[in-house]
Amino acid sequence: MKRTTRRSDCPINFALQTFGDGWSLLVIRDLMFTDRRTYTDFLRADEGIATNVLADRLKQLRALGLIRRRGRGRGATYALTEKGLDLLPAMLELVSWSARHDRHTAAPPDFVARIRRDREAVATELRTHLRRRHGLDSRSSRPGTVG
Amino acid sequence: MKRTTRRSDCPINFALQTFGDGWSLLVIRDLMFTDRRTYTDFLRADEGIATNVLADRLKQLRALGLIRRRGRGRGATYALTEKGLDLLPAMLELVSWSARHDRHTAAPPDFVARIRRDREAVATELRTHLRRRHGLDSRSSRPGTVG
DNA sequence: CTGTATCCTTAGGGATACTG
DNA sequence: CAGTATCCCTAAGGATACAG
Repeated sequence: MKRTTRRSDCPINFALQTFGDGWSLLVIRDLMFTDRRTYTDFLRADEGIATNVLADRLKQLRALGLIRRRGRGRGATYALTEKGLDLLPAMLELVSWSARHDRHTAAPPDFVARIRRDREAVATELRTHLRRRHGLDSRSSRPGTVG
Repeated sequence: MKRTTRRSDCPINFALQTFGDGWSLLVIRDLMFTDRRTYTDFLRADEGIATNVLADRLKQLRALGLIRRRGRGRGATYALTEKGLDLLPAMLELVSWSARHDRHTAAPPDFVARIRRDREAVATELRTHLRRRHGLDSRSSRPGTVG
């Protein structure tokens, strides 16, 4: 896929050109559904992303405004921006779809069931939670400990 | 991305390995939101997919059970399967996200507004409509005319 | 019109060594 | 630990000609 030139103004195409590769959404996933926040955290994920690829995606996603970095060098952490967090509903739908169509999926059945039963509530609740954890909430004075 | 070997059992990863390339979702989009149903229809889409790539994706998507083909050779048409149609909620969320974050988006503002305001109803309504159009509804005896 | 086939170029990305 | 840099190779995919 050519990522340099915009292929069309279709919203689906925009999404694809923004994160339509094999790796970007995995970083988003890590930030959204796990406690992984650092470079090596991401490297440790099951899919086994290569160091150069990870560095490249982190750079891209930052440039696109989906994530942001706190600090530099040792101890640097990544967090979702509002724009990145806005992908939550889409991510939940993807999880739901995969859980339905992949019999080997590792998605927690009760979580999937909740998404299906009470999608709106789950999204709202998770969103609030993530806003706090990623320092997007005015009420949280500091990024806080990851627990 | 290595599409041959499964990288992990994560549902997001499953989605990526199923249609996480730059072109597959555009075919799904065409079937879902436009009247494009034939090989040349897809070729005419704005993004300008190459013939070999299109043929490859059609093959893949059929093998994965997301779409199916009616007829052969001249006049062959493609349609969504249940599995493909199940992507509708995710697609709507992607449209919504892109419309919010891409100022050049071609998504109809009133459509986007409706998705945001009444997501559930839009999905249900569109789903019913698409089931008929793609011959997935028992009530429709024949695929029917497109128009 | 619906594809295949071929050619050829480039981007993606694995492995690994290296730097601040 | 958080990246860069390099090497090298393969797969993705444009262009185009061809086939059923």
